[in-house]
Formats: sequence, structure tokens, C-alpha cells
Amino acid sequence: MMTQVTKHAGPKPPASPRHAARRRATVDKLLDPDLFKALADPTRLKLLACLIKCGRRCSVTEVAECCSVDFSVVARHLALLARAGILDAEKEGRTMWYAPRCPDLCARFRALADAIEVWCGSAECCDPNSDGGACGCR
Amino acid sequence: MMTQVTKHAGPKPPASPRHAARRRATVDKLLDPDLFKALADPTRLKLLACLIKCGRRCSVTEVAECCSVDFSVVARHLALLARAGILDAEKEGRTMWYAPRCPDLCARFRALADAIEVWCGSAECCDPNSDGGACGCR
DNA sequence: TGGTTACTTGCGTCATCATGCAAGTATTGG
DNA sequence: CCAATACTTGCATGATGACGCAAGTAACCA
Repeated sequence: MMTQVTKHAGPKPPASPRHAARRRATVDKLLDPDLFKALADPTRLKLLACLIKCGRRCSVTEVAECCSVDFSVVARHLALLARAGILDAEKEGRTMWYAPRCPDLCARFRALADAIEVWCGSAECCDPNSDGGACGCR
Repeated sequence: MMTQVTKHAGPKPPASPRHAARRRATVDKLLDPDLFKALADPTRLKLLACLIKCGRRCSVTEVAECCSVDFSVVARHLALLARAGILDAEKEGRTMWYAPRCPDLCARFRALADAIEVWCGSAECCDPNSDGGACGCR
């Protein structure tokens, strides 16, 4: 069974990892440690999922009711997610409203997938006629 | 200017974050701390980017040449990425070959984007006729 | 068989960070 | 003006994890 492979197979594969590391590509910028660090905590992910599923902006007090941790912890997590560009923050009087930046988030993840795929299709590993399989692109 | 909104607007938005938190959805499983933890370190991301751009499987020794950190650090990072399902690991004699699981990674990111978008479109915030804007879906 | 290569593992150290409590600030309502 | 509400910030603590060095293991070669 032939995998469908476009004729334009992406950039030429570098000779070695050392050369690969020197190359600057879209994927380098999109593999942003700060984004993943912000998402690397279970509590933060629960709060984020809660906000996403809620489908409207929520105050810190509201979100804190979803979670067994201290209020201050929730407040800090939400502020951090906002600093990372994952949430929109809006102050109204004494209330902080947070809402997920869904389109931005989706776009980032899709762009990352696209950027990876570019290289995934770049090497002979994806050519079914070569020994291949090196980058797992099967 | 009207944003294009499908008539099927996703699940009904929960009344409160507390209800939202109780709901089990695809997005909960895809927001996996372990994946993001694995991607939360700058050194690991450099190694991963290197492997992606290289377009073929690489040995630990090869990858270590891209990076100024100790060899053992590189070996540990690659093993961790493999445990997280981000890399494929293959032992051949005394050589460990690592290669990114590009299609898997892309699929995970795209699935996550899809799962978020489901909820993004769920609430009145996405309805241009409502006061909206709550979840940042503009 | 003995040395080299390639990687793994143990250990100590240092930095980061998640958490809870308590105190502080700012806004609102009576 | 005072008290309640909503959030922020400081601080101590404990846990996690990244790193380098050194020692260990396993495969290969001469």
C-alpha cells in the first residue's frame, strides 16, 4: 500500500543533526518552551479545560470553585496563563475576568503541526522506496 | 463583517465553571500534562527540533553534537521524550536510534485544536448577535 | 581477552515552582 | 466611613527536575 506522498517533499534533509540544529525553521519558533511550560501543570490544565468548556469568561472566584486548591493558587495560575497568551484577562472593578483565547490556541497548535509536517515529509525516510522510516513518518 | 459560524454550535455551555469542570470531554484527555511536561524544557525542545529537521533517525552521540550539555543529559532527555511517546526509540547493538513520531505529534496537536474549537463554538460568545466575546472566540 | 565505543545509572547540587497561609490593596455597597 | 468582597503579593516549605561528574553495563573490534 502506497502512502500518498506529494512530489514537493519539503526542504532538503541536512547531512547531520549538527547541520539540522543550525538551520532556522518555522518549527523552531513554534516549539516554544514558554507555551509548554504554561501547560505543563495539571492544576493549570484543569482550570484551562474548565474555562474552555464553560464557553464564557469567568471570574477567579468562579473558577476557584472548580478546584480544591487555595484561591490564591488559582489566581496565580490564571495570571500565568494570561501572561503566556493562553487566556485573555480583563479587569472590571474588583473582578478579574478570564477567558481562553481559543482561536489563538488552535492556530498555534495547527501551525505547529504544519511546521512539523513540513520536515516530516522532507527526508528519504518518507519515501516508500528508500530504507526509510527514520523519522517515524509512515 | 460577519464571522462565519456553523449552525451546529457545539455542546450547550454549562451554567457555571463548576458545572463545566464536571463535564468530561475530549479536550480533557487531550490536555495531557505529561505531553506538555515533556515539551516544557528548552534543551529538550532544541533536541526535538534538531531531530525533526534532520529528517532521519539519529543516535544519541549525533544529537549530542548539536548541544553544549553533557552527553548523559542528552541521553536522558531523549529517553524521556521517547517515554512520552514523542520519539521512537530503537536499539541496534550498542547504538540507540531516536526519531520523532511526526504523524503522531501532528495528529495530537490537531486533535487538541479540534477539541478546543468544539467548545469555542459552543457558547453565545461566538454568536455575533450576542454580547459575546467571553471566550475570546472572535 | 582486553580495550574502545555507546549508552545508562547513581548521586549531589542547584534552581524552579506549586502550594497554603497570611497580610495587603482596591473596589463596592450600606 | 466602615465592612465586605475580590483579588494580589510576600513568605516559608516541600517537591520536582535539570545538570554534570563519575561509575557501571553492554556491544563491538582487534
